[in-house]
Amino acid sequence: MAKNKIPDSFDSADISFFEKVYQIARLIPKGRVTSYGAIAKYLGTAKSSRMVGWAMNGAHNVKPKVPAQRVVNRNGLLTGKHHFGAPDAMKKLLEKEGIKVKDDKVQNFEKYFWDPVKELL
DNA sequence: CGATTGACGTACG
DNA sequence: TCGTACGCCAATC
Repeated sequence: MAKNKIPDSFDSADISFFEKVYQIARLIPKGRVTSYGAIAKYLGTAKSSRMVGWAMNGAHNVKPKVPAQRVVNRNGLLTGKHHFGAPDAMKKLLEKEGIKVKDDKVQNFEKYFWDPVKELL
């Protein structure tokens, strides 16, 4: 059992791109959502939005667990819902936080949208 | 080790 | 406005 590489502070500039994604994802306020591109852009790799998704791939493997349900694609669509183990797990989590989800899509996405570049700026 | 895929987004036609 | 192509980087086959 190797020592966990979970930084206690966000000042750690040595953390990898994946870990940075985890930090931001955990910073998303309850009842709010963001997009992969927004996080990627905040990290300075807007074109590497795919990597954000890959990072989320291990969101369930890190501690504390990353609220990946609050991260959706640019269309507000729950593209990663299938990775939660249950087809409606992501939708349920979002609705539980007050976010309305219809047809695997976040309603009023612009209203719930939380931009790290704008909020964390 | 080479080719393909992937939780996206932007650019071009 | 809609459809297709490309880029990005890592993991998987």
